[in-house]
Amino acid sequence: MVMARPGKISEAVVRRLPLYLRVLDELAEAGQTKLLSSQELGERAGVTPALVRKDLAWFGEFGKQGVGYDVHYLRSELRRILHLDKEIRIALVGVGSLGMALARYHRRRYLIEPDFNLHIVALFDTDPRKIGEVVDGVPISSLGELPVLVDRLGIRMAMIAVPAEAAQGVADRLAAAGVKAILNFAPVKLKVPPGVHVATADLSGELQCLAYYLDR
Amino acid sequence: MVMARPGKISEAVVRRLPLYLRVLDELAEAGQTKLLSSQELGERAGVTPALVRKDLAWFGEFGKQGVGYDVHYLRSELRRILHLDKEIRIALVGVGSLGMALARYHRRRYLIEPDFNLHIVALFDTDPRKIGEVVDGVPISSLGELPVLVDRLGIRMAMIAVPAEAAQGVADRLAAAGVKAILNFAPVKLKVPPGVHVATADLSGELQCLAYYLDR
DNA sequence: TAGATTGTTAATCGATTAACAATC
DNA sequence: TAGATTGTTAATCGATTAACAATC
Repeated sequence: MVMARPGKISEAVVRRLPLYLRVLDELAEAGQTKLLSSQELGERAGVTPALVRKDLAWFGEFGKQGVGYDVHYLRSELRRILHLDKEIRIALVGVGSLGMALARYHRRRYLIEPDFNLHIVALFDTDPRKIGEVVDGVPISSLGELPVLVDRLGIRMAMIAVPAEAAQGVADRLAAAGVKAILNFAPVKLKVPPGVHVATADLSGELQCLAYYLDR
Repeated sequence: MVMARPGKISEAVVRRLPLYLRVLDELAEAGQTKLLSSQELGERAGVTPALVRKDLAWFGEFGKQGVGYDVHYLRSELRRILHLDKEIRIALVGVGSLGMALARYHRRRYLIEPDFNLHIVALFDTDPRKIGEVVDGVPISSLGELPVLVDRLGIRMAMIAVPAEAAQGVADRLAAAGVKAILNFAPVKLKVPPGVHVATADLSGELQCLAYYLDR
């Protein structure tokens, strides 16, 4: 087995791995298919077969020539590569209607799907009326408790679902508390220290892009 | 003024336009800045100045050499290019907790911001208990009413916030009803007829990408 | 073995950056 | 005019595709 050379892998490649993983999840669930060619995987993921092979080759050799990829083996390797083979504990900051929806959705998946390892273990808000309230078994804490809870619960990832004005402040506190990856739903470009990764899910921005394609 | 040559413009370019627009919105709101260089716009949007100029040049000449871009003029031109200068009526299908959050968020922005032209005018769900319920002034309708309401209300865009299994069916019905742009929150790759644009907001996929960057 | 499909290298394509002439 | 900054062309960079030898 060829060793992976991480660090050099481009974001474009990483962004496709969850697509492949979803296809494998579905096939593993269905249980029919044992083997899968890059052709088939590509079709289902919406990617060319050559690109599938090239993407996977960055991380090792997972297929057999003339045969294809073993669904369960490739799935478990992708889960390992994405660090989804172990539980990842997540904090969610901002329990407004969006935050609440995100919390519920992910909590539910975590409880239902046996190996959905994204685990929201803490909720935070600044509204004193919300603090103490329990959502799907998780209490809402004040932001002051962030450092202690990140430490105690082993939180490594966070979602920010607060108003735009508050997002940078929250990001600062998350980074200070040691959170290494942030999914930001506020429409602002966050500045974070090196070593912290941010992805922005800019929902209104997506709508604005789509509007471009409307004629007139 | 040089005429735009639309159709050839890459998605990479279009995806940055909302970033520029947001910067211009903020500056216009603040009211301080009248003129802006590609340098400054780039910094605020997280893009190189050369790329800012190149992106804008696809659509025309909006700046003055030696001077820069007029904030209000460029803003209004970008709004026009993105078709955000006129109201865009949107249907939202699936009023679960995520759908509800999306509806509330966008309704509120539409009511508060004078020229936020993304207007959710109809909500749809299959749950008979929800049908008839009113969310922020918009009633929830049954999916059967989709064609009539799309037509009557002039709906051109839609958001899908239903469970993964139901998403393709909803997309088919939206396309059949004449909706031309779809923002899909379900973790599936939708197939749509030519002329219909789909963007996928795969929130769990984003988290999975982020997980890659966690060490160990 | 013959057929199939991988892993990988080389060719192509497209997007970003650098540079600069045009011009305000 | 001198200084600044655009719009645009050329150079670079990176990502995707095509092709094929390796091999199951």
